[in-house]
Amino acid sequence: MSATINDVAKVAGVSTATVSRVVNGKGKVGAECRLRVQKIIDELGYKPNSSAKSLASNKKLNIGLITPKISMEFFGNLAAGVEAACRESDRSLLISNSRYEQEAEVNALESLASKGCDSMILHSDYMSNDNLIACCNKYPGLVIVNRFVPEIANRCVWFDNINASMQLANYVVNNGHTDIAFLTSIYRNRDPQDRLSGAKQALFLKNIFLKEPLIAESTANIKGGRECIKELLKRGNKFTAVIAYNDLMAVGAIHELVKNGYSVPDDISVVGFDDSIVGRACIPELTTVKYPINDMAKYAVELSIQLASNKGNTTNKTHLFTSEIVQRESLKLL
Amino acid sequence: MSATINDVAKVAGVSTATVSRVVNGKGKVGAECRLRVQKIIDELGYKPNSSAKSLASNKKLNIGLITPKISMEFFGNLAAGVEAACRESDRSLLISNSRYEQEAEVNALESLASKGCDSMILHSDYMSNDNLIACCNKYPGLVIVNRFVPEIANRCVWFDNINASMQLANYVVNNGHTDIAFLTSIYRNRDPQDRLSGAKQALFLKNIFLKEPLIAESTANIKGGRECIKELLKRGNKFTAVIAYNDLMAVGAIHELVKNGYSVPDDISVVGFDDSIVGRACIPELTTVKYPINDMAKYAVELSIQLASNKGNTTNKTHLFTSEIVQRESLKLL
DNA sequence: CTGTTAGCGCATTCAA
DNA sequence: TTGAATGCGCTAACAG
Repeated sequence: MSATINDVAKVAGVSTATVSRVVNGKGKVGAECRLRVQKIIDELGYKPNSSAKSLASNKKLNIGLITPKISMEFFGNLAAGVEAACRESDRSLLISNSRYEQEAEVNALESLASKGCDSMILHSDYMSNDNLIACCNKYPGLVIVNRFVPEIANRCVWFDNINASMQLANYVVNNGHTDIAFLTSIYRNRDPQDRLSGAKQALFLKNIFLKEPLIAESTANIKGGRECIKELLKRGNKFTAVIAYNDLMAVGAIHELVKNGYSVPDDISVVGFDDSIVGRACIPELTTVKYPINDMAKYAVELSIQLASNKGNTTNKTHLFTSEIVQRESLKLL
Repeated sequence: MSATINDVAKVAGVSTATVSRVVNGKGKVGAECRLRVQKIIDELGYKPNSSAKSLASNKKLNIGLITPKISMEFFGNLAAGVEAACRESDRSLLISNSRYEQEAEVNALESLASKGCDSMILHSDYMSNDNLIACCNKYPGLVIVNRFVPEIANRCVWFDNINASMQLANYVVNNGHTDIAFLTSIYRNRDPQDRLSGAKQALFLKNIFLKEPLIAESTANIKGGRECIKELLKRGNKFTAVIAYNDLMAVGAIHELVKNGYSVPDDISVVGFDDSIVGRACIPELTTVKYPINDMAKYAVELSIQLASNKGNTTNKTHLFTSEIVQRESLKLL
C-alpha cells in the first residue's frame, strides 16, 4: 500500500521519530536532515495515516456535522460554511443526516464521537433542552446551531427568530398593511413558533391583532404555502399582506394567489423568511429576511474547536447573530 | 475518557478478544458469556474507537465525497444520496468541497484517502480524462460521478447529457416550435457542451439549424439567464422557444422575458434542465428534465464499496442513468 | 469456545 | 539534534 513513516525513515536513514518531527514541524531537527527527509517524503508521496495519528496522539482532527437533511438549501449552506472553516483549520468534515428523528441525532452524536470527532455541530429540531444540556456535558466540543438554551448559552450559535420576525412584521406594517395573514408550519418545532409569536408581538404593539382566522398552517414547503392560501381564501377574511414562515411557503402562497387572480404585490403582498434561492426564482422576486447561516456555520466551527481544546470550559458569553431584511419585489412599498 | 475495550474486558472478566467478538458478532462466543459482555458494554456505554479499529484491521470504513460546492442543490442531492447509502452500509461520510479547482480535487482525493476513505465518490468538472484515469488506478475504490471516460467505464456512474438534451429538443420541436434559442454556460466544461451539442443534433435531424445568432452564453445562474435573453432580444432574431442549459438559467430567462412583456409560455416557451427546486418556484412552473442524481449517488456508493473490496477489479460494465422529461407549464403544448 | 500475543502507523517520552 | 522504546485501542492469527 502507500508509504508509511517507517518506509520514509528507512529510506532516509533516520528514525521514525525524526520523520515525525519534520512532518509536524515540532521539535528540533537539523536543517540538512530536515531537507533530506522532506525530499524522501515527497518522493515516496508519504501521507500520514490519520487513524494512526489520532490514535497515537489522542487528538481528534475531525469535526462532525449533524443536520436533518443535507439536500435542503439551508442545511447545504450550513454544511458549506462548516466545510470552509474545516478546510482552514485543516480538519476533516464528517456528515450525518438525522432526518428529523430525535433518536438519530443522539446516535449520530455517539457515532461521530467514536469516529474521532472532538468537535461537533448539531442542528437539532426536536431534542429537548434537557437532552441538549446532557449532550453538551458529555461532549465538550459540541456546539448547537440555531437553538438557544440558557443553561448552555456558550454552546449555542443562534439566531433570534422572534426578533427577526418582529422586524419583518414591523416592516410590513410600516408599509401600510393592517390586514395581515400568517402562514405557519404544521410541525410545531421552535422556528415556526418563534416566528409566529414574534409577528404577533410586533403587530400587537401596533394595535393589530393577529387572530386565528388569519393564521393558516400546513407543511413548510411550496405545496403547504398553496394550501394555506386556499384555506384563507375559503375562510373569506380580508388580508392585504401575507407573512410566511419561510420562503418556500411564501412562494407557494404567491403561486396560489396568482392562480386565483390576485396580483402580487399590487393586490396582496407576500414576504418570506430565509433568503433562499427560490425567493429569487419566483415572480415577483421575494422580499424576505436573510438568515446568516453561512457566517454562523464558520463561527460555530471556530467555537467548537476552541471548546474541544478547553474541554468545554464555558464562559457566560453567548453567540447571537442578527438578521437583515432583503428588500425585493413581493412587498408593495408605501 | 470513554470506556475502551480493555475496560469492558476487565469488568466482564474476559479477554479483549472476546469483547471484540461480541461487538463484531464474529467468531464463536458462548451464549451466556455474550450476554454478560453485552450487558457490561451497555452499562459502560462502550463505543469502539474507529481509529483503532481501522488501524488494526486495515479496513477503512469511511467513504469520501468530493463535490465542487455542497451548498448547491444538485450537489446537496448528491450528498444526500451518498449519505443515505453510507448509513445503510454502516460507513461514515467525509465531505470535501473542491470549489471547481482541479488542484483541490487531487488534494482532496489524497487527503480523504489518508483519512481512511477506501471508497470515494468524485464529481469532477475540470480534471482531464488522463488525470481521472490515473486517479482511478491509484485509488481502487474511486468512482466518478457524472462523467464518462471509456478507459475506466466501469468506474463511471454517469448520465447521458447528449441524449437527454436530444430528448428535450425533440419534445420542444414536437410541440410545434421551429425557432428555438439555446442558452449555454460561459464555462466550457462538459455538461454545457454536451447539452448544446445534443440539442443541435436533435434539431438537425428535424432540419432545424441551431445557429450562432440564437445561441447565447452567460453564467449558469439566474442572472446569466437574464443576460442571455437581453442579448437575444437585442439581436432581434425571432424565437418561440428557449432551451436553457439548466433550470437556473431557464428561470432567469423567464424573468427577463416577462419583464419585456412576453408571456411565458403563450408567446415564448422556456425549458430547463435538472429538475431543481427553483423550477417549481417560478411562475409558470418550469418544464424540465429530471437528472436522477439521488439514485446515481446511491448506486455510486454501492459500486465504490464493491470496487474497494475488489481492489478496483473492473468489468466492462458501465453505469449509465437515463432521463425523464418533467412536464409542467413553461412549454406550450400543441 | 476463549485467552494470548503481536502488530497496525504514529507521537512521545526518555536517553544518548 | 537524534534514536530507541513504549503504547494509543483494536483485530487477527494462533493456541489451548
